[in-house]
Amino acid sequence: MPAPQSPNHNHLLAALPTADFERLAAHLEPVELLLGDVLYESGGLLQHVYFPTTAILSLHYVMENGSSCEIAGVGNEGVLGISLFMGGNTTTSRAVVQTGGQGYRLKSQLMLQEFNRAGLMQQLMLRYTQALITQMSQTAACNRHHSLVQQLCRWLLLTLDRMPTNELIMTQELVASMLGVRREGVTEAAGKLQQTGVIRYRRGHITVIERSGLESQVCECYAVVKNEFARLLPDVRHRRDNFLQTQINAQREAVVRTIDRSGGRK
Amino acid sequence: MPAPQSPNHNHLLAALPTADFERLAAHLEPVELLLGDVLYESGGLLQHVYFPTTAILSLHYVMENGSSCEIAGVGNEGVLGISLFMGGNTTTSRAVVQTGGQGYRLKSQLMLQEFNRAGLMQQLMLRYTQALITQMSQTAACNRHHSLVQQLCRWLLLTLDRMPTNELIMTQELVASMLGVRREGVTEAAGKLQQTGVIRYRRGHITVIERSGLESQVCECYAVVKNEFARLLPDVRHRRDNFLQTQINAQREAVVRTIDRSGGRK
DNA sequence: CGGGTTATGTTGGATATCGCACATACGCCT
DNA sequence: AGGCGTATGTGCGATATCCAACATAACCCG
Repeated sequence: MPAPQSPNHNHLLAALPTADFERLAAHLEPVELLLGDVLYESGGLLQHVYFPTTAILSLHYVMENGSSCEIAGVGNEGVLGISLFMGGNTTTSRAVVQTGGQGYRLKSQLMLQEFNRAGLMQQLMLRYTQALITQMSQTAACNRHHSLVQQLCRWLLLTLDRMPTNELIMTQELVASMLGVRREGVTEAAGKLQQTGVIRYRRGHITVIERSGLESQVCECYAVVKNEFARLLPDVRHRRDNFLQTQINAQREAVVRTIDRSGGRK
Repeated sequence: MPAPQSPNHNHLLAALPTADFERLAAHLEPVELLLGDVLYESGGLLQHVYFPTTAILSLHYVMENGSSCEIAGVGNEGVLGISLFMGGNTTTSRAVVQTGGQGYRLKSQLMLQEFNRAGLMQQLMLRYTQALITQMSQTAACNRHHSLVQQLCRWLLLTLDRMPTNELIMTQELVASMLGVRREGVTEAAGKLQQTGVIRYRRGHITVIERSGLESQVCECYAVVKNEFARLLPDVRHRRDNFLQTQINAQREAVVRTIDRSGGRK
């Protein structure tokens, strides 16, 4: 098992003020999330919330007849388990690991406590929820009006943005269940993308070769979602860097203080 | 213009504790909402939040190519404008009046203040948001997997539940834009329902004759949404009645007190 | 009561996806 | 290296929805 990533690799955790973060840090439990793991079952109680770092999670809705589709994805830009603090403590959807990797989890009760402090954590969670709502409604509209190829492009781009590499470990069968279409449909759509050199794939692997090729075919839905995330959580990535810098500075400062306590203003 | 309904006709307002409600009451502005009115434009700032009493509102997403579909509906069980306190102060969707009627609105700033008191209002709003999320994700899944007739049944039932009568003022063209399908498709689906005696319609009017006929054809999505609302906001309607009762009792009490101040414990 | 606007009905052909059945071949595993 | 499980490729017909164009008729309004 690879060494766990820093919690700061999750944008929301990274965006917390140092004080808030440190209160939680001891309770953040690193977890290895394996492809296919089911984190929440529809209707079940939420024991933890999950902050992915390298893993990607997927909210699924499974219908009575067995067919399913993805409602939204969650990567290191977000958190799984918002319904905890929204009120119900259960979801009507299933959460599965779409791309294996790592993350941190936090016991529900602690998360609730933190949320109820009404500090930046609450604000972040609400903003993130708003962004998630955008993603869901865009998915609803996209399901209605756009072609399979367009939707595949959208899904690939959204997933790619959450990945460090350009290679997805993913069968076409799985992609089909995400998009809520037949496997053969994905085969056909992926075939088109491969023929034009945009992607390349082999059993269980999809590699994006030419990102611009996806961008030129994708429907507006991708950009809408991206923009809304950028608008609502604009400086999150930025803050993370600041936070890391703050840690480093704190260490430096500790040193500096012992040497130079005359407050030369930086 | 008919006399405005009591604010208590909106379930969320009715569910507020008396103290909270009275703080807001003076600022609740009754509004007449006409079919087709656009309350929010995509990307615009939210000046007010709306609490429908008899009106029904609809969140629409309009795509670049002009086609559109409904993301969620809002009747007297809910409120329009959650993105105000979720963080962005704008939405990516358009809000239109789907059924003319009345409601109350509240200036954004006041709503924010109330929300930030972190009292029951906040809890109610978050729970309602969670229910709305369920509605949206269910719509996404339904768009993917269910037939037009099923979707029409779902939409009719959800709308009917928000209406005092069983007659919708609604052209098929409008229904089509809600469901995000062609008008001809609605004509065909509505024709089937009419042939089996479930509904009857004439220019711009749809009357539901046999509700059970809709329920027998509708997909699971309707029940899921209804159940989730019932689970998350179970006693809202109840509380409203309690609240009304409280008002009445308060008046009685005021009288009683002057007569009988010896506390005969009822 | 008549004219014009607009909602609804109907048709025919194009297209996309579905559902099923089966062929192929990749790659993991022993 | 060989074999098997399984991911992928392909070919049908069936179905649902789409698209465009037009016919009909209900209702509103003067």
